[in-house]
Amino acid sequence: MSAQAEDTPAFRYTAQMAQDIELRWQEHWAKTGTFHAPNPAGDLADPAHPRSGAPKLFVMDMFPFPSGAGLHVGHPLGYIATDVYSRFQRMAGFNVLHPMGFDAFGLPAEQYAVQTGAHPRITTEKNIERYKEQMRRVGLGYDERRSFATIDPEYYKWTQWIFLKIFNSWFDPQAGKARPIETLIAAQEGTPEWATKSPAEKKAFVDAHRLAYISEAPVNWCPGLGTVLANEEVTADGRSERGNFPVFKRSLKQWMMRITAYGDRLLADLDGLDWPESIKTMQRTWIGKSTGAHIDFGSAAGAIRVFTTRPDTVFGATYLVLAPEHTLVDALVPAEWPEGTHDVWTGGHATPAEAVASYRRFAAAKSDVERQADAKEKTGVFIGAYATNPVNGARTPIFVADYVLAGYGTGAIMAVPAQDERDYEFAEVFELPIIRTVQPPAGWEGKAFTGDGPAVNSGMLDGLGVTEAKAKIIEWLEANGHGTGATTYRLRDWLFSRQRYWGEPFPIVYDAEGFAHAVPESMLPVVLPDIDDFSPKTFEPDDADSSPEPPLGRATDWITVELDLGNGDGPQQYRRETNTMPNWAGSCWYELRYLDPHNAESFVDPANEAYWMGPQGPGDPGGADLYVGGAEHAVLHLLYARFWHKMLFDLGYVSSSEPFRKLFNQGMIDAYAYQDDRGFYVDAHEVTEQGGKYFFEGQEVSRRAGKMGKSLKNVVTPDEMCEEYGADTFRVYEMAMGPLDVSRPWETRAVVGSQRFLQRAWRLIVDEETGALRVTDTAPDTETAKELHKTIDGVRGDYTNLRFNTAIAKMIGLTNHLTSLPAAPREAAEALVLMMAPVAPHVAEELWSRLGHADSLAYTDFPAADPALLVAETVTYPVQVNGKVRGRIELPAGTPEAEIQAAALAEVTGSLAGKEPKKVIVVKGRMVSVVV
RNA sequence: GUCCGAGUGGCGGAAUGGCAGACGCGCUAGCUUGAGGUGCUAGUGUCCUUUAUCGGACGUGGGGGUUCAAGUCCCCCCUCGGACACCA
Repeated sequence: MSAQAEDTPAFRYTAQMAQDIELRWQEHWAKTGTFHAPNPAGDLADPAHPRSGAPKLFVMDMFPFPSGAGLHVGHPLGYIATDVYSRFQRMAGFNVLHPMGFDAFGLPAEQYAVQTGAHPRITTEKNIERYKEQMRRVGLGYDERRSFATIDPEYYKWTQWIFLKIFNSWFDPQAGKARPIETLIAAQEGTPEWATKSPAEKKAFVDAHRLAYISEAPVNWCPGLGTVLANEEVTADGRSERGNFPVFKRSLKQWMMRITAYGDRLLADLDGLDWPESIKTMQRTWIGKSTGAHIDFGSAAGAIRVFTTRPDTVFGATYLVLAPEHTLVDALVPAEWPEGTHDVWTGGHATPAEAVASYRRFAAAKSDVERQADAKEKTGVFIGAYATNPVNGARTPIFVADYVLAGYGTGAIMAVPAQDERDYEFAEVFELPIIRTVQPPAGWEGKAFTGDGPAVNSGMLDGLGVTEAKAKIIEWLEANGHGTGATTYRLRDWLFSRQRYWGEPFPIVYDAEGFAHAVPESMLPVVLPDIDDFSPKTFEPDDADSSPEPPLGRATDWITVELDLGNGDGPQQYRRETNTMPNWAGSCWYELRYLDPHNAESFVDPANEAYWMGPQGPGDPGGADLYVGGAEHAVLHLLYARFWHKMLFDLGYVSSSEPFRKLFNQGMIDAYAYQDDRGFYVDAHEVTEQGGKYFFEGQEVSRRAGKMGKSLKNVVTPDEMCEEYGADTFRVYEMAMGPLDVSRPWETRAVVGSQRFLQRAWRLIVDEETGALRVTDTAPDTETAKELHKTIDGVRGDYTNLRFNTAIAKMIGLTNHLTSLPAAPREAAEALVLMMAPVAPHVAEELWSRLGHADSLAYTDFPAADPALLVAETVTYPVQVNGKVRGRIELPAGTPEAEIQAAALAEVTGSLAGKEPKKVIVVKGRMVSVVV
């Protein structure tokens, strides 16, 4: 374990040597600001910079939440990839912006603070420092001037500023975009209705149209934690992810964001993005656009409006289903069962009211999990009332059933069992009629038929295909006042407030009447007050009737303020909003702040935004050129950030209509974990392998793959890797493991392969014994030159397309070739060093300087392949007979096809065994195939 | 259940429809060392044949198909991973 053995050559590239080189170059990069990227405007403009005015490239990672445990080797995979890409593109001539920041508000920091009693800012800032050290040690070349954390008041000042812009805007359905709220007021003034409204009514009207608005909404209330939770913080069985406490649906007054107004654009604009198809699909599903119609069925309690995507099947609607919570149910329920009510419809209850009450209790008692598990068995009950089908006057029984959800569409459906599987199942249970309105193909033996076909039993629609029938019936419904074409979304407005301490305060105050007012921009930021007790008030975990009390509610000095809002009211007493923003808020716009991080006048200078993120041509939405991160943010963060960006775009603050032009999901690094025969995890570092079995302290243990983490005792840190192998080896290993988008297991013992590669490359250039240069100044021989240029060509392409694993394989191939020579030609060695620089920047810089170059290679041109050396002089043609290779011929590159064919046939005469070739296929430059 | 994605040596993984297994780990043998867990060289898909060469057959989850030619394209099935979960 001690230092190197005495016989290790003094100038071998060992871990110690790597350490020395790496720390030295990290210092150099930091001192000279190597990775500073010049802006077109503002304090970061630098016309003297070598890339000033060059084509730009904005490369970013999903910024981390800095946890107390620090980074393990799985975290930096994406960071290394963007760093390699950035370094490559910088050498290829681009002005590359590669920044890193920290997402630092949020529940984990608050929870940790609650446990330890330390202020979350203290622990969070300490964690950020630790992350920064680790990142620097791995050699990640960020423009450190542009780093920030979402908890910095200078940052969240602008988060609050953007919130105010959203608050002070409405969505103009005519224009299809957000506009300042004044335009709404201006449009209303002069209308007769407006004149009759009181000031309070006017205010309420305006407030109801804002893009950020307050409404009463059902939320996940967790008494055990004392806070509401986001959907993603609640497990499938309705408990909190942290602490495993029960979570209840509670209706509470909350801030909402009108993301539904953007549903259409968020959906349509996905087409223009260079994103993984799987992520686009997930967003499309989440938005869940359905087009169809609203149809009104007449009833004793007025029209029952249903939503359907199949208005063409309305003649086959044999019953209606309302969600148990539907507001019309109580008004519809009669005192007695109607004459002749089918027994299976009543659930055995004496009156409809009893049946409905009983069914509601049954449905409410079901957990989400049970509800899902029971999805196959349809339940429900007849409510004793009938509705009238508007197209044929048919008397249609009304049911309540939990397979219809209150929150989607109108909470009511027309059931068409012949064309809908769920309705069919329900109809079977309740013995309801099934009327085909689409003719299934001949021989159809299934139940519900959901495909296309001619309409039948449908009066005016008979004979039409589904699409035409839909159009015709919608026209009819609209003409006769029985319904309209309609589009619905699964997407809900975004619940935007949390009862937490550790988040951005809202820049909102309330007046004595309870109206919300924006805090003037000049008073931003509204700083989060330092309080002693920042823990939320918690309750008995199952106390569903308790109510959340935001921690800021206890900051009594802070809550009550006297302000002059500048609205003509003069100084008044106000009450501050005590909820805070969700932890997604800070990440909704951070990409923009990187562009102009110190700007005190604006969240980003339009000139800087246009340069780094503006559209690059017609049809281009603009945005960051590469955004790398995990797929777990597929919907939430990426949808929220797109939403905010579009609002900023509508209001004219940014020129790009999308925040991230290209998205790439990196895979995860799993790690093996080992369990003893009691099932306890043992320290993976201490496990040894023998003959395919694994042992810990002499006992056999079992191996399984899992996430890297404390509980599995299998954490490997970049710090360990840097110490044992060096940062360059670590980087090369992570990039060589496999394609970036694939998950793979970490294997420390395989890291040595990457170290050997760097050692061999080093040895090509530096004499291990003396430290002298070993390269020769003679020109490379033809074979070496060809090998070199083939490698350059391949490596360039691989780097450009994020195929780092194959780029490294090609460089190893070249290194191995050069190793076989008595001495490496300088020309080849220098090109190799430059090609290695993106993945192994420290050792490359060191070798570059030993090769006699005074400056960092960060801005040196990446080698370019000579096309003349890429073409082969001779081609080896494999000759196949009936698909099997039977011989090879070597021919000059330009040989005409006829000659190739002749040579090939001569080569395989033996295999032909005298048979006459039926067909000979010559693929020029590739192969010859003979068929007999 | 539905929708995506993926199945290639002992392992991670390479292969514009054109010589499957690049590169790396591991393993084997040798060199180096007083010794050795980070050095070097060579070999390494399986099976058959051969003193050795040479050679042959088989081989990309399974089964069909298209093609002169399939890991790659098409159809069916199996397994694993992910997402969604009665969305009318």
